[in-house]
Amino acid sequence: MSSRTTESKATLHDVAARAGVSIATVSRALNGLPVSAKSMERVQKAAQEVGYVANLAARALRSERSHTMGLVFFDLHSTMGVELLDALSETIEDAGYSLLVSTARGDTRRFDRLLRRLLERRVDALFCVQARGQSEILARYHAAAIPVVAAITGAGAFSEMPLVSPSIGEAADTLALRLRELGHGVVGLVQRGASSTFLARIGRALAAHDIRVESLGCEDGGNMGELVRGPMARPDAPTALIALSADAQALLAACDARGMRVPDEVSIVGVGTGSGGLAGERVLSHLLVDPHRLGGAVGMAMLSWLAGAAPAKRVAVEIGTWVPRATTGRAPVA
Amino acid sequence: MSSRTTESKATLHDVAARAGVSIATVSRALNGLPVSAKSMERVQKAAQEVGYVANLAARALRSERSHTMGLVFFDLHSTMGVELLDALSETIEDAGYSLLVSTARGDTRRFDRLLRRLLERRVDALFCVQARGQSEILARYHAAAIPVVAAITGAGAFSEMPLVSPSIGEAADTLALRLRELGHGVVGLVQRGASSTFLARIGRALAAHDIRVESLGCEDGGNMGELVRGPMARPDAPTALIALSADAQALLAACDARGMRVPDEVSIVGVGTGSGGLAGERVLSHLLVDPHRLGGAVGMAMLSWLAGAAPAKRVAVEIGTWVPRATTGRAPVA
DNA sequence: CTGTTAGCGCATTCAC
DNA sequence: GTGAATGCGCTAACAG
Repeated sequence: MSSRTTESKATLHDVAARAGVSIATVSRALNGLPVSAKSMERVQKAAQEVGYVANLAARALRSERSHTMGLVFFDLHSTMGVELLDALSETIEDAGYSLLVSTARGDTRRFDRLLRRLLERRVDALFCVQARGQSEILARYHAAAIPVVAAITGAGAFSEMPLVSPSIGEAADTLALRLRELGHGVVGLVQRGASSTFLARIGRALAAHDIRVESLGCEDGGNMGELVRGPMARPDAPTALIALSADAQALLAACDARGMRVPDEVSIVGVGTGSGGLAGERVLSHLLVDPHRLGGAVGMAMLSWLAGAAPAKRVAVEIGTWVPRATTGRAPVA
Repeated sequence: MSSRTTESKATLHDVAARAGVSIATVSRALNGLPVSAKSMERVQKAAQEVGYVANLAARALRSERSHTMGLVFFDLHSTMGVELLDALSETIEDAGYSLLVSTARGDTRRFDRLLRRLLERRVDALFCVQARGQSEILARYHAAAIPVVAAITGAGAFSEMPLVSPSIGEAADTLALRLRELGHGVVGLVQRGASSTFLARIGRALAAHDIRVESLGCEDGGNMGELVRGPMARPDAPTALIALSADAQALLAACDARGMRVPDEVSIVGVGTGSGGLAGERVLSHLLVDPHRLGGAVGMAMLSWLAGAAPAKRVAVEIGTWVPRATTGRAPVA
């Protein structure tokens, strides 16, 4: 049976028969290679009628290019994981690639297995997010001339790969500069539990601008109310506080409850993506982090690489933006 | 040239030559089909030496099974997106499948293009998260006998597909029961900005247990301090408050700052995944939501389907757990 | 148990 | 421009 009208799987052969041309002409027409206008038209019509759907597996086998890229997370739950995925997938899909995604869930052995799998799938390129471990499979990728780029972070063997990582350096500098201009000489960095890279970077920017940094680490379970009653009540207390969004939020609530006016008595700055669904972020001054940019940059880096342009060993992508709002103002005069 | 030692791409043929057996025997050995112990050993050794890496594109072409599944998000940023991805990928990878992931970013036309692409990739199965739209491509999947399941939500043409969705019904009932037992007759549901499905479900559970539900909707930017000073100061105020984690957190801070004792004067319950990095969650009573379970269930449903067991039209996966901690106690006597 | 053989669907070379 | 023919790497009959 060779003339099925809408059977599940039609091949180039079926389309060719229907269009009255050769299978080669169909292939050319469907791939944009030069064919006569007449052939083109008949092929497209036939393909439509027969319900032709290209078989990318066959195409990959023949052309030695899978038009597929692999994305492996050492741990999906890491910061910026989703955003990176979102932006990266958009970027490469628009270029005609599909993305095979997988997570090692923090397991090094699993990570290796995944890399192996992607090698079998003949991915055209590989992204590793926060990769670590001594993966000797990396050598296979090298041998097969499959480009590999590390994103966010790359340790062990992966530190040899081109790395595209996020940075909030510029925004942090801007923030420090503004706070300085507003007269803030002492700024508190409120940290809760695990320390944040972002806050650390901001701390350095502040110091570079001659602002004294006071680290206000809450104990686990400690709450913002204590902070406002304790350290902030001292005469030489910071005139501005910087904290991750959720904490800044709580801080604002605590100040409000204690009758401490913001920003008249103290300025508050949140740090984060602003996607937490916290309505208060519209009012909170923010160092806004947009991880989406990172994904785009990572994808672009790979596409240029495939186009022949070898990437830099280290690329920093600025993902921060300073967004002043109502919670920051001039420092109160002592 | 047929004897390359570690050249980038060795084929079954190379391994066969090296092992001194036929290509078919190599295929069998590598796929776990019955071969003599001696053959098995020689093949494995040869494969190792030659650096053989299976070509899944060829395998797929020949066997008509790609061992690949597609996962399409209507919008990746939706609730539980990552968790679902994480758990789903683990489940199906352990079964030997790889996952092609993509996002429509809320664009219906893009969504259709993605489905088309996955059809070309000959995925063995398809997952659609929060799919909507009239996608007539769905018919192609049906015609090709490719199983499709909707996750979380499915509208339009996708409402015809088997749906696996999350539920916190049992946990909500448990919560309501406990609050009742503790003597809470009036409970406040604190909602900020967009309304939460979870809170709505909890509200119904409370009502079903004869608890009066008071909806305390904060305006955008309104903060918890006002809530504590206002509605909560009334004589017939709720004796317990339920809010999404971040809000509950702020609520706790506000109460603390206003000298309102928890849980003596008011009980507080957070609702959420507990993955926000908010240290206070260790102390806050929670209706813990674990979207991870959803992904596992979705993957399992598909695997059983492929194994022959048609899935139910609608499957609800309980993802809630009641975790009592220090912020809930007996209702104060008036 | 093993080897031989025949395609899977497609891109591409080489004649015309 | 077009068609016939070749083979990408592999699995699945089919004989031995």
